[in-house]
Amino acid sequence: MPLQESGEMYLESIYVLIKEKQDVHAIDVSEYLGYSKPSVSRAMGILKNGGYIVVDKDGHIRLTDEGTRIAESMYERHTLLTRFLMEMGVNETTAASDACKIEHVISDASFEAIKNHVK
Amino acid sequence: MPLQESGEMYLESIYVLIKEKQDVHAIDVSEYLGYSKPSVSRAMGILKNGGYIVVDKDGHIRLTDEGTRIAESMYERHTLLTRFLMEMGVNETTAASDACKIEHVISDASFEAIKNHVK
DNA sequence: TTATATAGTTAGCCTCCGCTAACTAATCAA
DNA sequence: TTGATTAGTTAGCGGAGGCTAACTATATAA
Repeated sequence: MPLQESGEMYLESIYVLIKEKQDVHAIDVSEYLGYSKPSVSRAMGILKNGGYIVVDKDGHIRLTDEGTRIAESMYERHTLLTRFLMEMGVNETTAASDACKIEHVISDASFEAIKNHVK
Repeated sequence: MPLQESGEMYLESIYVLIKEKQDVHAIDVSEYLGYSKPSVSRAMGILKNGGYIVVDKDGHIRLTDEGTRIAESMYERHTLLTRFLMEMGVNETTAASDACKIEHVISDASFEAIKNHVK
């Protein structure tokens, strides 16, 4: 089955964390998102089964190609939507928080349209 | 407790239906949203308990002041966000569908910013 | 070596919000 | 009058996705 909104969020978080420090573990995701360890543990299991991440014996999390594709897409949406809202005059905190919600529900068509506008 | 996203959706639907034909019943909401009667029945119970709607013995649904306030706010967001996306070049169907999701998650600040931009 | 801290998992609870099955109650047609 | 349609409710299922409690396993410090 397709990835849920929460799955996209987890992938994006892993992507951001990997950019910061390479060796990412479930505990890092847990702290980053403010979720409990069991919540993250289950989510990692789902992402593993879905072929979005690979976790080695040490708990080191890596994104597969498909996982990377989705994470990058979410990250691009996040940064661009944040920038767009800030250009509209919204403060950074609010812009980022709203972008984080919009990025999971907006269609490709609308995102591309906003992207063209921002450019 | 505060209203969930689905509650906002139900209120907005009731508001739209009342504008069309005044005498709105649960069955109209059911057909409008494509949800089963029991789903709507439960939702109406929650909205009644929360003081957002009043239902008379005939099943006629009316919005309270608070219900109207929220429904109007959602409706305004919906129409304005749809217009905004269409002005960006998005087709009407996609624009309306995306607006419907964004309207429930965007902050007042971001909405007002987009509103100023559209004007 | 033993005790503690850290990381991860398992089991199971809870809320939200769809759903179907099956009931009640009222209305309307044969 | 009886049978069918329509509207609404009740009971209960199921998935998504948070949570805590409690376990395991490892690594580090006394």
